Amino acid sequence: MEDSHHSGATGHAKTTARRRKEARPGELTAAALALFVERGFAATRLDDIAERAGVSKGTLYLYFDSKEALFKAVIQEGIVPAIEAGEALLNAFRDDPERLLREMLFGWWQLLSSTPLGGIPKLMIAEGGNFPEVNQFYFDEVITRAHRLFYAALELGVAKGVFRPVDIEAQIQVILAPLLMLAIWKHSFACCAGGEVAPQRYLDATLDLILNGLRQPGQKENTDE
Amino acid sequence: MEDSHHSGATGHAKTTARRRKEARPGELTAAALALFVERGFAATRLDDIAERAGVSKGTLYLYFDSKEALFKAVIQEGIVPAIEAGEALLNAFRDDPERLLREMLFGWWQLLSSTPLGGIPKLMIAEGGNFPEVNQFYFDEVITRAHRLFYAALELGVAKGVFRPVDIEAQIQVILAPLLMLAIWKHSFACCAGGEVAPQRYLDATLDLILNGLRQPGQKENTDE
Amino acid sequence: MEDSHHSGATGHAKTTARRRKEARPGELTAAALALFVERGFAATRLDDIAERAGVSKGTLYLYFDSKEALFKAVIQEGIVPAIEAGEALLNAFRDDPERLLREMLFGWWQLLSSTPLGGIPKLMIAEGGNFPEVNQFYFDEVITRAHRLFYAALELGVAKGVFRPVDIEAQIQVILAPLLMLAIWKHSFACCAGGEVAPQRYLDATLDLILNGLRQPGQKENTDE
Amino acid sequence: MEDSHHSGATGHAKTTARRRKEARPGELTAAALALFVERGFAATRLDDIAERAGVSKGTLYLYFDSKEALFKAVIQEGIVPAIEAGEALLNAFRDDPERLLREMLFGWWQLLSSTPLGGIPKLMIAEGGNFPEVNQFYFDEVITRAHRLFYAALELGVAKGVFRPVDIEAQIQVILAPLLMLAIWKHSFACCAGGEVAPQRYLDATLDLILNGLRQPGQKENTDE
DNA sequence: TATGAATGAGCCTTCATTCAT
DNA sequence: GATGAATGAAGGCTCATTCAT
Repeated sequence: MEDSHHSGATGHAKTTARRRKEARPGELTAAALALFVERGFAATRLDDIAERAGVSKGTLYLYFDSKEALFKAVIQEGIVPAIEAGEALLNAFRDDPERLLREMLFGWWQLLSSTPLGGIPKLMIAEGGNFPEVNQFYFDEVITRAHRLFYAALELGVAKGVFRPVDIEAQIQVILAPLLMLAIWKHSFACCAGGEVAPQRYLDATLDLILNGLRQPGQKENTDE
Repeated sequence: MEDSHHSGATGHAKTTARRRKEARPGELTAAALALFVERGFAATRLDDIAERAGVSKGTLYLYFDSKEALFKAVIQEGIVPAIEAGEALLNAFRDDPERLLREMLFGWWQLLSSTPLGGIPKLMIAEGGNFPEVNQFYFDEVITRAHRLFYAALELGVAKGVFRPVDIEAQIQVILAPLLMLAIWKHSFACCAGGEVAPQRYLDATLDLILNGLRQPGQKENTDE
Repeated sequence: MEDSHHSGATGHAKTTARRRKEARPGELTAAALALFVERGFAATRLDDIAERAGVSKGTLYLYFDSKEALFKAVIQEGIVPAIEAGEALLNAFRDDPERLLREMLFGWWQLLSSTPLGGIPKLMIAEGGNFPEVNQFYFDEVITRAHRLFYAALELGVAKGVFRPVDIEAQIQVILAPLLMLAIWKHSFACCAGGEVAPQRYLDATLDLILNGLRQPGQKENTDE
Repeated sequence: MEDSHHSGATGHAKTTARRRKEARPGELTAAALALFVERGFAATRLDDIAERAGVSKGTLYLYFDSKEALFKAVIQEGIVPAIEAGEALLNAFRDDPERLLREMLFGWWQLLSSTPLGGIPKLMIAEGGNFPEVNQFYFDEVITRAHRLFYAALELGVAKGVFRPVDIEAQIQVILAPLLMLAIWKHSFACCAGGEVAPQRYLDATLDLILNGLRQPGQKENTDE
């Protein structure tokens, strides 16, 4: 871009090279994420990551200091944007708590179901213990922030009388569990499962249980979907 | 040293030795379970397992053919008895489905919370992918059987009109997720957590949500606990 | 030894095994010394050391934590005994300083010429800079102690009027240089040399120069050798 | 950037560029010499040499075929001029052998003490064994020629009756040793030394010992310095 | 000419596994 | 049965070398 007025070929080549170099770290963490999720940190060889990313083993060390640094980058670069995107949802449905909760769960379900980021919960559960620093980071920057998000949604619903007066703090974890398990399941037992429940049906069941479980007895079911 | 006396205690010593010998495999799998759960399969060294069990590394090979065989034994010997015990509960509360469900969840919660077996879900999630054979075994002998158990309970409740007519197959997984997550949490992020929800309170919230979520609108809350 | 009264075969076997195990570190450092001297630290592969010692590469790690630890052991275990032996010479010839100096130089020459320890000066010169800790140790425990030894000898000679009143501190280093160079030469250019001066002849020349260079002009040459 | 102006300074820039280009190999070998001496050949990375020389790593390969070729150049380009300069001294003091020897030792001492070339002896000692070709070159072109030089000086002194009739061939090495050791010391243990003897004092002691050691008993001390 | 991203062979180190005692 | 010394294959990491720009 910057030297595009100078010489067509050179400019393009430089741009291509630069684009490639700038994209490299992302390609490497993507390959690493997939393999870490599939096999675990220790059982994944750097050769495999390199091969999947289409580079040589040495190239990994041009971008990351060590295998552990690569692990950290996989987590940090992968998950924070997702959380930030999630936080943007809160203000859109302030006046309809049930709709808000439904949207949050649905949006999160999409993220976990259809992007590679869905593997991160499994990865953190499996390997976090060996990386206390990353574990703490994940707890502070992902788990805690996600909890705050849902806390606001539930609190709003209870304040408006849409939800029963429940133990919000505890219910958050209960509510999140089914979707977390779905993401985990997808990367662990999904391969074994024969006639498994389809994700969409599982999501419906989850929303059904949660919304019925929270709803104030007198309230009518919200069927605007 | 202990049987260096040429007489007298020999009988007792033999008994002790035999008892010890027979208990060995269990001591070894117990040590292995703890370390596999804490660090993962690949990151756990046989030296560490041996040290924790109070034997030498070579001794492990007297009882298990390989590290992988030890892993299989850890899973198989640990979990099947638990499932079998669980299956015994079903007949005790046939006439009170809500009570039955509550007892099943509570019994399971006790198992996961207070025994080392609580680490097995995390372990299978983390490492199962690398051991297809064990994974299949776990799926067939633990997950499927557990699902059947809860299927019967929910079906009973729906048939009796105590529970709403829900998608039973899907609801089973939804219902089990919170307790599974509790067990997983205990072995992953528990160390990071500051003011976390106490397990008992978490269990209450889980039962609250599930039973309210399933209950037939007209039914009164069952408070016989 | 300790159980030799118990059973001949077992006792012998155990003794053999133990002797081997106890001798191992020495065998390993000997092999390492030879190769470090010949090729330098960095250019010596652990495989080569292991092969020369007749063990596998992994065995090295049963006795030394790292390649660097092996280097330290090579220096420390090899040189200190030699220094201590040297210090024993001082008292034997207190009354004849010229003889004392001659014996010290001769004894040292023998050590450097006919044992593998002769390679240590070259090794320290070549690699010490990369191991400050070892370098300091060598300086304190070898160089400084050796200097003290020769200082005493020269001081004695000057006090008795056998030697000229020279700058003792400086002369020590000058006097030691020829023998050090001999040891170094043997492990560096000796291979290239065609008609080189024989070590014995080189020693004679050294003693000739040093003793004539130090002798009080009036003194007669000491020819009691 | 520096020649971005389309006119005027082009001539000067070219000259600068050319001068720089011609000086490049020398800058590179200078950087390499310093690092090889400090860390050894194997432990010195080409990145470090390039950085010290202010060029990129790839540039090294524009001037030298390999790391080993760079090593050869370091030795060959560095030392031969020094020897040639030394050979010029011989004819200046033919009539005063003691003065000649003193001047040769002093000139050499200056070379070793105050220029980077002083590191070459250490470097050859440490690494020569791994480069037989360079070793042979150094032996033939440096050591042998230096010996011839000193041989002539001693022979002259003995012939004139200024020096005792010593074993000239052997004495050469003895005489050179102290100065060689000084150069070596400077690049190995100098960092550890606390109250070390100053180089000048060391040189004085060396000349003192050597000249007194060689002098014909009847001759008076030459004090014209 | 100069750069620096990319490569891949090689080495240190670990650890599951074996076996003599 | 139990031990622990020994093994050697495998993986993380380095760095000399190449080459497209």
